[in-house]
Amino acid sequence: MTAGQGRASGPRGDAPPSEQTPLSGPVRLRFAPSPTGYLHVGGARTAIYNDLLRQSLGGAFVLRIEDTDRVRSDEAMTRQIEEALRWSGVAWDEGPFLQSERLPRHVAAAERLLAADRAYYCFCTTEQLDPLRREAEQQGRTFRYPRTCAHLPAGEVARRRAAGEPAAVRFRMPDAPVSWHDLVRGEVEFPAEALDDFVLLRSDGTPTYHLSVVVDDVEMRIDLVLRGEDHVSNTPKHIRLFEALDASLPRFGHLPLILGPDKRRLSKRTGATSVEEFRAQGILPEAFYNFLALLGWSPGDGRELMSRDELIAAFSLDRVSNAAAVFDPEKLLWMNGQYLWKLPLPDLLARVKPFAEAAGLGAHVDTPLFAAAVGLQQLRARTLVELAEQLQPYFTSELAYDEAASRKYLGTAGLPALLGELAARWAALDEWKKERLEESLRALATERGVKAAALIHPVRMALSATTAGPPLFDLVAALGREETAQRLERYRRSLAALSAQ
RNA sequence: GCCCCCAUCGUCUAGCCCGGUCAGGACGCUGCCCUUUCAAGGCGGUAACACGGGUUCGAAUCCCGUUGGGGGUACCA
Repeated sequence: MTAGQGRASGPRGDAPPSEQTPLSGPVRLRFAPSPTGYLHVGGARTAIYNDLLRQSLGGAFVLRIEDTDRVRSDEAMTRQIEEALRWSGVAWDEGPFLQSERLPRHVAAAERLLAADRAYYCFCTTEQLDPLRREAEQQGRTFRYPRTCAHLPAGEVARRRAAGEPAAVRFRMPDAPVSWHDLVRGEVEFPAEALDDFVLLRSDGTPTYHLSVVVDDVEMRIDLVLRGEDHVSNTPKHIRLFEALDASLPRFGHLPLILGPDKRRLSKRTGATSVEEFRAQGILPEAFYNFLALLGWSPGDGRELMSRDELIAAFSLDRVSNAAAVFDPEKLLWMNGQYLWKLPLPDLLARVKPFAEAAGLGAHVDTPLFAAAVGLQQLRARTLVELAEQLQPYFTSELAYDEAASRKYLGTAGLPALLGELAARWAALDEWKKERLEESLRALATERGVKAAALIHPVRMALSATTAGPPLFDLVAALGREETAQRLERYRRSLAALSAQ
């Protein structure tokens, strides 16, 4: 390639010189997922970065569903995506627009290009092209469409079309390298040899992705395209199309991909990959947003726990990494815990509610015990699902005690009797308050010459069937007089039975 | 195969552009403290510049190569 970069035979001059100017607003940007099921974390992060930019620079965020070529554009899937975005905290200003509904405009654009001779009919079939492709590969060359139909006489084209011969429409790719200043990766250039006369309209008349995106971006006056790295190699095509359509070029930025723990492209095989799944796991949206914002970007000052507003204030594309990042679910869990622990109780109650209902605790959700239990377990759960699970013992008296632990407790002589005595004293308390409960238990321990802990642990087992949990007297206070008495009695019998064996 | 890109603790990363602090922070793992347990919290520890050549008084930082990884290579999006 000798042409030297820059200037070239591009019909309207070349891509603008690399603008080093920092991004300033307002911007019109878009997020354009294809409705292939659920919103992927990679897509979610792209949406979040667009959201961050839109919020910090002003302008508009356009949501467009790229549903061309979908067997049927499933409305449910579109709703799914909207819902996932809304949950994530991504705010869009316009849309969602369905690309499938804009097909006529795409076709019209192709016709304009045809009329301007920037595109041409191609009668070659896939069957004809495939062997050439393989041959090129074997010879170590990049395959390019040989332009068999690029210069057919107008008469022949008209005749063959009139005869009903199927024809695709191909873009006449200018024979020059394409370069642009990518907002995240800097100067990018593709040699002319790597560029092909790609298809605009399939032989069935439907537009391809490339045509649709560019036409839509033009008509929606998008001036900033921020998308995944998998689109880098499409960008030269798009740039040429913008030019051929006499449209001004948007700025482009390409985000590195998100990898799974196996360092390969994130897949369902290695864990959750969709926004839906994280939501169902009891991940908090603000933690999710925060975490994803930090996957491939950092403010540079060591901050990690950041609200959306803080992220908006600190975000800039030039600090986005250009290396792929591995998604670490462990760290997400940690971050989620950080958010969960700081939630005000009423807020947390509202959020666990659906999870508690799913866990079969629907009947208790509005009780004082429920609120108390959530408060006691808050610091002990990292997700809403964990929290809901931990609530279970508060509402079931049919606890399954840990036998090994129980045997250990029996090392304290006369433990069943001691528990009986404790139950009696507690039952006689005038005030069911943790301070009174604790005094009473400690007094009993002192009188009988045992350590308080020798009583505390069995009581915890009696009340919650677990060896771990919130401070005991908080637990007793929350459970209430009646429930505590019943559980102590039940455990006392169970212990007595165990020691009799 | 070919084109493009990437490379700092196991992971996310700061530092790189403008060569010169024990290569800093976070997750994880781990020790201690706190404590009736478990968490949370506090104080420590563990662990990285992929490799090889240059350039330089001096390289994680600049250049070349190798290796490894990723993306693309469609009448998919």
